[in-house]
Amino acid sequence: MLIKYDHPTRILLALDCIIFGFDGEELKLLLVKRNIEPEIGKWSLMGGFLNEGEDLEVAAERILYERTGLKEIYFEELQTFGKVNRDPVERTVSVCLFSLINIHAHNPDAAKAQNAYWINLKNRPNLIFDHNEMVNLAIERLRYKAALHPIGFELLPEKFTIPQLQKLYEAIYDMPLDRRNFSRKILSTGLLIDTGEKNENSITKKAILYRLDQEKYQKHFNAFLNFMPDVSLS
Amino acid sequence: MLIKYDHPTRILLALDCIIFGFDGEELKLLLVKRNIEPEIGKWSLMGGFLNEGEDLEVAAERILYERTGLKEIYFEELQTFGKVNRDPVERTVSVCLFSLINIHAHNPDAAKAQNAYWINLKNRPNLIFDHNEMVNLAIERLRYKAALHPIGFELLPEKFTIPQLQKLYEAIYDMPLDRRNFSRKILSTGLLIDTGEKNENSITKKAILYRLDQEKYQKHFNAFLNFMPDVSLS
DNA sequence: TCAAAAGTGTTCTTCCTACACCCATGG
DNA sequence: CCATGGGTGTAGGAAGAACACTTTTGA
Repeated sequence: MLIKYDHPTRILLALDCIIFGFDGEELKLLLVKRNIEPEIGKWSLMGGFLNEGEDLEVAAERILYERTGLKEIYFEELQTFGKVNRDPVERTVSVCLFSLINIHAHNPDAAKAQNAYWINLKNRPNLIFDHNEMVNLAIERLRYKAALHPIGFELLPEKFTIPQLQKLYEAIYDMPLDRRNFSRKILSTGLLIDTGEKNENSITKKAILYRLDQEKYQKHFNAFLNFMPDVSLS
Repeated sequence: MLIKYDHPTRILLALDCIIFGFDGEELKLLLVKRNIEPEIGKWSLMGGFLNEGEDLEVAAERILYERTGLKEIYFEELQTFGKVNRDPVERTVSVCLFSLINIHAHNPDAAKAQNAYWINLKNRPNLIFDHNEMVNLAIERLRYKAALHPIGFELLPEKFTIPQLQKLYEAIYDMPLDRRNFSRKILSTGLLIDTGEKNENSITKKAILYRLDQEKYQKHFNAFLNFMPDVSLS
């Protein structure tokens, strides 16, 4: 590459990750209490910079791996944020990632080493830069996608019960759902396989543990499944 | 800004625009036959670079305006493309825009001055770099969004008939639709206002000209309206 | 045996789909 | 008066919403 484009602006490119988890009761975000400048001591999303000679998508996978210790997790691009002064240190354009992980597969020691914590979505602290805006957009996206696509499973352990799944949806939309209709709707997708096991943790009646039919999941991912009744999204 | 981030990589940031139009029969793309290097003589999307001191969104609006002569047109971010060698001249990350315009509001002289042409989507030429990939993704997005949101109107003139709208949807999904059901579905949204006028161009019975209820359009934009029967997207 | 959670069935209503007839226009 | 395209109505079926009872379990 000898000749370059005759344009003066070259910019630092960051990737910021919105990482959702679900503990069985509440939606959570993996946030970091910064021990580096700028904004030391404040809360922010986890992120990193795009490297020389690194594909953007590879960088996304690398950073998510560095931050969670997990590979092959669900993520998609949320949006690219590029306000001039969004980062006071220098101009930085941030490709923002939207990611869902099984909170129990995540190593809590690795998180501590990075000063990262799972924070309840509902009482999250104020974040630096434009990270609040990113999180708000991510919540919107989560609500949007989960209503139409079987995306919620990404937040659950491999084996899960229908009541767990329902609690997840109730947390996402912050509304109660009818057990009977929810159960029927989910089962009618044919995406769940009865493992034959029961949830031994339960105090009362043990619920059936299901796992996802991976093949059908891939195939039907883009079908509109209408998981939610009457969702009209802000 | 005295101290910068201790990271070596600063990158050129491009914006590439996928601009859809509809001539009443076919979906079209605004493409440019390049008269500059690299890849002179080949077809590409229209684009530009992000400037120093310019917000990303402002750059998007600027470039769309430079390329179409139109302001306040519908656009959204499609995706950011960042493969290392996607541009042979130098590493360039491209924020790809997805835009819908009223083809008749577009100035054909301005287009010619830029060597730009409206090309039928179905027999579009091969494009440079990763632009084919961008277009394919944009078609997918168009089909996705138009099935759920009242986005199609952006491609039509201010006043339009229901048969025109139906032809648009048939072009987007490349499938015939039932006139009666389509009409009922569209009218039931309450988004159309009867202008009292009729389409004088028609040879036979003159169709009613409608216009969009802008207020309802804004308010209901994010409601899922289920415009399409049985759409399961790729 | 009781409380708490899980599983399942039915009815009503709504919405979607398939389909046919009539009207307006210009040649 | 006829061919072409536009407007509208209806009956049947599928899916969603509202709702209640039974089962399992451990205390």
